[in-house]
Amino acid sequence: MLSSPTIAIAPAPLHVLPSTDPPYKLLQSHPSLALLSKCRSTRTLKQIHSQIIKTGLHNTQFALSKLIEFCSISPCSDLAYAVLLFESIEQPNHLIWNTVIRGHSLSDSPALAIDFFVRMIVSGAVPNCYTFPFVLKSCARSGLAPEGRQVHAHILKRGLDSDVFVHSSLISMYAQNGDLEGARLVFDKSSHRDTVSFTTLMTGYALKGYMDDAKKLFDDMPRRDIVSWNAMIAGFTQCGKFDEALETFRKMQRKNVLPNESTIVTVLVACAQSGHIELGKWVHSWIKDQGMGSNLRIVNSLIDMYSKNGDLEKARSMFDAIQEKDVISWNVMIGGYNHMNHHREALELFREMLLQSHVKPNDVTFLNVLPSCACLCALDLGKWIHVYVDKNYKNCTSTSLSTSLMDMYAKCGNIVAAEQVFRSMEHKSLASWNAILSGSAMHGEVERALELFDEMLNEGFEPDEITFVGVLSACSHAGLVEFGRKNFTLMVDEFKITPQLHHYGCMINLLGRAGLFSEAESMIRSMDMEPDEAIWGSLLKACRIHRQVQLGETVAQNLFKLEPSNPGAYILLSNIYAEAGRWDDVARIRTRLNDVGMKKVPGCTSIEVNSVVHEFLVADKAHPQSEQIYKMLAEIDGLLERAGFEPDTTEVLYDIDEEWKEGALSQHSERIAIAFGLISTKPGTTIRIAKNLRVCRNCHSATKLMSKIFNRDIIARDRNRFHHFRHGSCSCKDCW
DNA sequence: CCCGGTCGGT
Repeated sequence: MLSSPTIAIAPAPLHVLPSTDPPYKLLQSHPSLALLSKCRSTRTLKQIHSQIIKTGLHNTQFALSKLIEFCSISPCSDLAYAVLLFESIEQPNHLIWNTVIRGHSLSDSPALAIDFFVRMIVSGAVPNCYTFPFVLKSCARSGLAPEGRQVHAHILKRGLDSDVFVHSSLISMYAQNGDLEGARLVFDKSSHRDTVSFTTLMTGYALKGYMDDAKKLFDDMPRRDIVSWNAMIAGFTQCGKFDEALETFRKMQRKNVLPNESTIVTVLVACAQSGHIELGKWVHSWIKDQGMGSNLRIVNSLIDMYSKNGDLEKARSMFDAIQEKDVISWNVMIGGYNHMNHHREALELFREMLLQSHVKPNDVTFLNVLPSCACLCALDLGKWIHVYVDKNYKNCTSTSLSTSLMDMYAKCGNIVAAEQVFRSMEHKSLASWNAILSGSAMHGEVERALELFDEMLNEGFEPDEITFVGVLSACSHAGLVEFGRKNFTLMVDEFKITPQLHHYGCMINLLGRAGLFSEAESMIRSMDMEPDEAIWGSLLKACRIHRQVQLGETVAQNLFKLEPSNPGAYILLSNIYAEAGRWDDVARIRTRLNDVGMKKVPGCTSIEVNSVVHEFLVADKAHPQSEQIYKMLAEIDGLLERAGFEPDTTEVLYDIDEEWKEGALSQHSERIAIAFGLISTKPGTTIRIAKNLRVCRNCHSATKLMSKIFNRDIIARDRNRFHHFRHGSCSCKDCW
C-alpha cells in the first residue's frame, strides 16, 4: 500500500497526464474528492491522497488541482506539499497553474506567486482571465508596485482589461499599492464600471484618508450594494470619523438596506473606539431581535466593544456564555483586560486558555499578553512565550511580535535578551528601533541608546516623536545637557517634529537637574501648550536639589492648581523648607496636607517567583508566607545596621497619612518584595521587582547595601526607569 | 470546475 505520499509523488520521470480529463461532473462527485471537504489534518490529507492514487484519479488535472487547492488554502494548509504535488506534473494546464498561483497569492509570502506566474509564461502556458486577479492580488499583498505595472502591460497586450474581474483587480492592486492615480486611470478608461469597481476605487480613497473623494464616488455610483455601504462605514471608522460612520449606518437603515454581519462588526468597532457605548448597547439589542445573537463573529465584536468601553463584567459574562470559543474570543477578552490595565486577569485568562481550552494561541494572543507580562514584570511567562513562538512559528515570526517580545524583555529588566531579539530580527520596523532605543534609555545605557540612534539614522529610518522621547530621556537620565540640547534642535529643525509635552518634560528635567533654571524657564515660556504636572514636578525636584526656595514656592503653586489632591508637591515643598531650616513653613505645609485629605497612591511592588506574580503593598501582611517574610525583614534590618546603615528619614513624609510606626521605612513595598525574593529563590539568583512609584532615597541606599550583603543582583523598575543594584552600587549612579 | 470590492483581535 502506498501510505507514504512522498514516495507516491516523487518518482522521476515526471507525471505525464492525459491531455484531456474525463467529464468534470463525473470527477466532481467522486467519493475520494468529497472526502477533502471533511479533511482537518495533514494525516488524513495524506490518506486521501493515497486513495486518489489507488483509484487512478491522480491522472486527472482536476483531481490534482483540487488537491493542490486544498493544500494551499484550507485551514490545515501545507504549501510545501502543494508545491511538491505541482512539481510532479509535467505539463500543468491552466487550472493547475492558476491554483498554485492562487495558493501563493494568499500565503505569507505572496511574492512567490509572481515567480510562478513568470514560470508559467516561460513554459509557454497562456495566462487567462482567471490567472490575473490572483497575480494582481499578490502584487498588492507584497507591495510590489513595479511588478504590478508590468502585469498590467501583460493584461493590455492580451486584451483582458475589459474582463470585469481583471478590471476591478487592477484598480484594487493600484489602490493597495498607494497609487491612486493609477487606480483612477484604470477606472476612468473603462466603459464597464460596475458596483465592484466603484467600491474598490472608493475603498482606495478611504484607505488614504481621502474621505471626501470616497464620499463623492459613493454618491455618484449608480447602484450601491451592502459591500459599498460597509466599505463607506469602515472608511469613516478607520480615519477616526466615528460620527460620520455611525451616521452612514443610520442612513443605510433609513433606506431599508439590511445590515449584514460585516456591517455589524464594523459598526461595533466604531462604537468600541469612539466610546459610543449607548449606541453599542442599542446595536446589541437590535442584533438580538434579528436573531443574530449567537453569531460568533458578532459576539466577539460585542465583547470587544464592551471591554474597550470599560464594562469588563458584561464582556466577561458574554465570553463565558460562548459554547465554542474561537481564538478571537480569547484574544478580545485577554486584550480587553490588557486594555483596561487589568493585567493579572489578562495573564490568568491566558493560562486558562492554555490549560483548559483546545484553542491554540496565535501571534495576536501574544501581542495582547506580552504587554501585561511587561507591566507585571512576569519574565518567566514572557520567556515561555518566546520559546513557544520560536518552536511554533520557526522563522516566520512577524516584526510586530518580535518587537513586542523585545519590549517585554526590556520592561522586565532583561535588556540583554531584548537586544538579542533585536539583533536576530530580519526586518525591523520603526517601532522596533523605538523599542530598543527607549529600552536602553530606561536601563540607563545612554551611550548605547545614542549609538542605536545613529545606527537607525544610517539605515535610513525616519525618526518619529516616539524616537525622540527615547533619545531625550536617555540624555536626561545621564544628565547630558549638551546632547539633549543638540537632539532637541535636531528634532525640531531637521525632522520637523513639533515638540510634545513628553519632549519638554525630558528637557526641563535635564536643565533643572543641571541647575540651568533660567534656560528651563524660558523653554517653558516658549511652549505652545500649558505645562503639565510632570514638567512642574521635575522642576520642583530640581528646586529641591539646588535649594531654590523662592522658585520652588512658585512652581509648587502651579502644581497645587493642577493636582490639588496629589500629596507629592506638598511633600517636596516641605522638604525644600526643611532643608532651608524653615520649620514654621514645614509645619504649615504639613497641616495643609492633613487638611486637604490627600488621595495617596499606595506604593505597590510586584515580583515574579516560579512564574507566579506576587504583589505587595506598604506594610502588607496579606501574603500566606507573611510570617517568614517579616522574619527576613527583621534580619535584613539587623544586617543593615551592622553594616553601618543609617536610615535617611527625610522622606518619611511620604508616609504622612500612614499610621506612622517604628520600622515603617523598612516596610515599604519594595523591601517586602525583596525579602520575599530572598527567601523564595536560590542564592545568587537575580531578583527582579517592579514598583508603581519611584523608589525613595532610603530604600535606594538600603537596596544598594543589600545587593552587597546578600551578593545578589537586584533589578528594580520604578515608575521612571530601571535600577540595577550590584555589589553595593546602582546603575543610575544615584541620579534619578 | 479556479476569478474582483467591505468586515473583528496589535
